[in-house]
Parts: sequence; structure tokens; C-alpha cells
Amino acid sequence: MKNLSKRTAQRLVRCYYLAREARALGVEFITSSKVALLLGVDETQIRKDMASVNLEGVPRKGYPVEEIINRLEEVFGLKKDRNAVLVGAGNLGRALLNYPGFLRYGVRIVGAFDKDPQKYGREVGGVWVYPVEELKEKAKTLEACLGIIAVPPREAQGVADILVEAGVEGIWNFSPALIRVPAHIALRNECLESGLVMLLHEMEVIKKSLAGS
Amino acid sequence: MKNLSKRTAQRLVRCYYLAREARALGVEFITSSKVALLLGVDETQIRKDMASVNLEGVPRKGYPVEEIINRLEEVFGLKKDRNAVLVGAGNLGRALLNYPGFLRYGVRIVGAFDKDPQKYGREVGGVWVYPVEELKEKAKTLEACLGIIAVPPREAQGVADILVEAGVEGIWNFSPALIRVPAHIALRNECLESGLVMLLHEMEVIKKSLAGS
DNA sequence: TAGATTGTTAATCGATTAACAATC
DNA sequence: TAGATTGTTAATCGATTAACAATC
Repeated sequence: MKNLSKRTAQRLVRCYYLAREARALGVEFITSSKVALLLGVDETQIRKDMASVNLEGVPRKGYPVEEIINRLEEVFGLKKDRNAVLVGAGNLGRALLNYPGFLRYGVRIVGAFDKDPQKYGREVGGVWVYPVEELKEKAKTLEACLGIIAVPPREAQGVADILVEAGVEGIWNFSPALIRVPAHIALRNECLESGLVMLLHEMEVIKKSLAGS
Repeated sequence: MKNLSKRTAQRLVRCYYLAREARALGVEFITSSKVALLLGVDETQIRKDMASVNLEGVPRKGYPVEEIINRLEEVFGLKKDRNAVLVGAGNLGRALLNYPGFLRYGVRIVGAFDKDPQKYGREVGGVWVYPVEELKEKAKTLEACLGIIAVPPREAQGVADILVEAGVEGIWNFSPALIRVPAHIALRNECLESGLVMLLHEMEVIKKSLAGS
């Protein structure tokens, strides 16, 4: 299997979601045209995406839901259990600690960290909050392979550096800071602010096009 | 100005962030090569992006930070004040209500909604939580042009429909559900789960490439 | 002036879409 | 069999990169 492009991976993540929904409803096959409609893309695209992970469909029926789920769990590495640590127990950090949805993907937050004495030394969402000074050491002993950053932007790079030293394989960055990590570390920037700006921009574009027509 | 592609808009959002950082440090010009390095793209790309919003640089100096900020605030529509309503006062919803970062972009959450009597009828993060039955009416009287969805996936489409009826211009969907809206409504899916899956996938890819080499 | 950086045209690359044969 | 859907090759489209002239 060749490496998936980012766009293909993103569509397949959505296919995975749709397949799980279909399974919950007892549906056994799903057609590329239906998926394409829901994703707002061409149906040929979906067939190519399926082929790119060696998923085969059945003419006149579609793609088997159960196989989609299994194959994509394998491709995306969802069958493994992984430990994560979260740095920054502010509002966003606490929300993430209370969010049960990540367990479904095998990700368990096993420790949280904050520099504020008011925040560490207690439990949030069933997870103990440690002082941030202990991050490097604890991340190792907790066998964390994933680090979640929910600190203010100024502190994000420093936290990322420590996480890398502690040996995580991936970093999920919720701060707006553009952090840099070595090439062998997976990085995803989930900055909410930039999502908001993209949305506001689209609103402007639509407003202009409506005014123009 | 032609409409920006999604990719270009995304890079420009980051340019905006960098420009604000530069201004905070008292820096007056920023070069395309520096921006390109931080964003991990080719520097020609950045010059094209700048040109696409009519920003002009100065040879041997770079692009003027103040002008970048001003122009991009105009392009992205950040100079307007907008009201938003949030539906779903669970963990994620409450975190968003407590998040001060959106005000910087002129977005103020003026009301929240939940179907759970335990959650409505009180204030969270300075915002009153109403019963969800009042969503359509209240969204109108509060003059909300933006709706934020933080409800479980099954309820997301219904909430989106009500928001559209109430006249919002944009929807920011934090549920994993793939919702559908009319073409004149801006929609952004900020699904955290799919972000996590993309990251796990990248971790798998890197692990394989390291094992292979 | 020399040199660094912008700005733009042309070339390349990759992703999407169109067309149509293969299959159940 | 007829018809719906998959699967794949070729064509198109758009985004990225290379090359180099223009500018301060």
C-alpha cells in the first residue's frame, strides 16, 4: 500500500465514520455514490480512495461496511492501545480530559500536567494532574506515545521539546503557536482560532457572492 | 481580488498569526523565506499568497507586518463584531464558553442552549444557558450570525437545521456528524475525533518508514 | 554598485474528474 | 439478460515549484 495523501486520509476518516454509522443501523453495503454525496465529492474519488487501501466493492451492491471498518482501523492504527499525556489543565485541557470520545480510538489520557499549583495535585476527569516540572520523567514512566498540548502559545514550543525528549511519537497541538518538531515526530495543529478565522472568511466570501449575483 | 483557495486561506491565517507575533516583538518587516520556513512550504508560495490579497513587499526588506495584519483582518472579516450562539453545554461546550480567544476575532458567544434541565437555567463562562426549545427564537432576538454545535452526533443535523432557520450565516460543527446545510451557509467541521485519527495515521506512517529504512 | 529579496512567467507535479469497460 | 455499480485509464484542472527578471 502506497502512503495515503492527506486529502485521501481525511476522506477515509469520514468513510470510517459513515461505515460505523451504517453498521449501527444494520446496513451491510454502502455505495460510492452515497458516500460521495455525503462528503461532497465526486464518486470516482471515493472508489479511488477505497482502492488505495485495497478495499474492494461488489458491483450492484457497493462496499462491505464491516470490511471498511476493519481495514481502516488497521490502516489508521486504531487497533492499538496508546497512552497520552496532556499538558495544560486550563479550560480546554479540562474539556479534553473529560472527553470520553478518544477511548474509542484506543487513546487513553494517563496523566495531565500544569505549572499552576492551584491546578496540579488533584484529579480531573479521572486523571491525575502533576506539576509540569515532572513532565519529562512522568511521560516516560507512564509510557506515553502521544502528547497533547493545551497551554498558552508562548509555552507551546518548550512543552513540545520536552515531550520529544520524553520520547512521544506524536504531538497534538491545540495552541495557535506554530511549533517545530523533528521529522520523525507526527504533529497535528488543531488550533481552534484558525478554524474560526477560516469559517469567518467563508462567511465573507458567501456574503459577497450573494451580493454580487 | 479573486476568491482564495482553501489552502491559500489556511496559509494566510498562519501568516496573520506570525505577523501579530512579529508586531508584538516590534518587528516591522518579515520575509517570505522566514514565513515559508515556519510554515514548511516553498517561499515562492508565500509571495504568491501575499500577492493574492494585494500585499506588496519591499525588495531586501520583506513584507510590512502592520500592513499584513490590516489587510488580512479586512480579507477575513475580522473587523466586524459578530454574535454567536452555542448549542450543547457539555464538556466541550463549556470549554468553548470559557475560552476567551474568540473575542479577539470579534466573535462573542451571547447565548448557550442545552436540552438537559440540569444544564440550562444558569450561567457558564458569563453566558446564560437556555433550554434548547428556545433556540430558534432566541438566536433571532440575540442576532446571532454564527452557530456553534457541540452536541452528540445524533442531534447535530437537527440543531443545524434550526440554526439555519434562525438565519445564521455560518455553522461551526464540533460533532463528528457529517451535517448538510444549504449552499449559502458557511460550514466548518472541527471534529476532534477525526483530527486524532489523522494524527494516529501519521504516527503509523512514520513508524513504518523508520522501520523500513 | 552589489546583493538580497520581491514578483511573475513557465514548467512540473499531483489531485480530481470524465469516459467507459468489467462485473455481478 | 439488463442494469447498476465497481474499477481503471486517460484527460483535465489546479496547486506547487523552478527559473529568472525587476527592484530597492
